[in-house]
Amino acid sequence: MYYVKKCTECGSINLFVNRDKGEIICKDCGLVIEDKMVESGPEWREHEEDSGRESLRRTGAPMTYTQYDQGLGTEVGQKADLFQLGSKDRNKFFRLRKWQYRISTAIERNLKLALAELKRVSSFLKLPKMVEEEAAMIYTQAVQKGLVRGRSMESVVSGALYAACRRHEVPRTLDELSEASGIEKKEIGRTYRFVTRELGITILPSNPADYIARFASSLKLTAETQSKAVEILEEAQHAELTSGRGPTGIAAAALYVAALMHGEKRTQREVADVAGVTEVTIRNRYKELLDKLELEKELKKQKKRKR
DNA sequence: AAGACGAAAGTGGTTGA
DNA sequence: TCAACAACTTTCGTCTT
Repeated sequence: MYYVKKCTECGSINLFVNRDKGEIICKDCGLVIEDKMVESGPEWREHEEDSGRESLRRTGAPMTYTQYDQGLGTEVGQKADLFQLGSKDRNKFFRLRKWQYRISTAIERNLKLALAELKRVSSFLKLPKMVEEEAAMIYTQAVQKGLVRGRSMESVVSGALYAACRRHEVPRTLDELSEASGIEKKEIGRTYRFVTRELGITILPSNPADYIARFASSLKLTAETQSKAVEILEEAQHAELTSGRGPTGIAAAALYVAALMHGEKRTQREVADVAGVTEVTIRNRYKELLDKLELEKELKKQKKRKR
């Protein structure tokens, strides 16, 4: 029970176990196989108060909570410095320290709130701990740089999460983030771009293949179809059909074709819905795929098989 | 009747003068 | 800063299964 020996995604045995965060991650495909190890202790017992074992109740924050005061420990001066200051300077010193104190408590309060929101959204989207941690880091930096000013806390949280997802190659769409956080899509996109630019975070353009697994499972497609879709995706990339296009649209089209070829037909509407694009986009990508890649033969084979 | 297809007009973001 | 532009969406009519 304790160890997963193979990656359920790619079969690799090259796994990375992080006990602190309770995660097992496949180094080859990046899949988070298990991120619930922390939960193995006693469970919540809210409704068993007469059991007499209340002392064992697990309440409050989980064991690994995302830190909110990282790097904020800076104090203005040391006590020893006081003796070397004149009286004017001493006043200045206290003023500065008071000011510094106000700032840092304000930041702390903001962070506490923001990280609570971050956790909420993150658990709603079932994001791995690592991503959550990364998002928390990004948010903390953003606050320290004063980037939240003029923006709502929630939108910056969403932006940080979005960025963290992309960096860990487990992208969620802006729509999903939007649904989870209640922030408008464009707002998230805006703050995301702003924050990553200001913090100098580089983000690789997201790979359509990263979406396949999630889309396929919500469409209840088989593993074969899924790997076929990835195959198609690779060919498409080779044929330069992918650059400049929205990755979700391409992923959706590849899945659609793959499903057709394996006789697991889904309507364009169904695929479009889970991918968060329209049927039209799928049609356009789908047409391009048929044109440039020679998939027509395979499709015809499938049709014959039906008869 | 539902799904697939395609044309046309509209939207929001990027780019380059 | 503004206009041109590409990708994507919305809407709607027509064809196919």
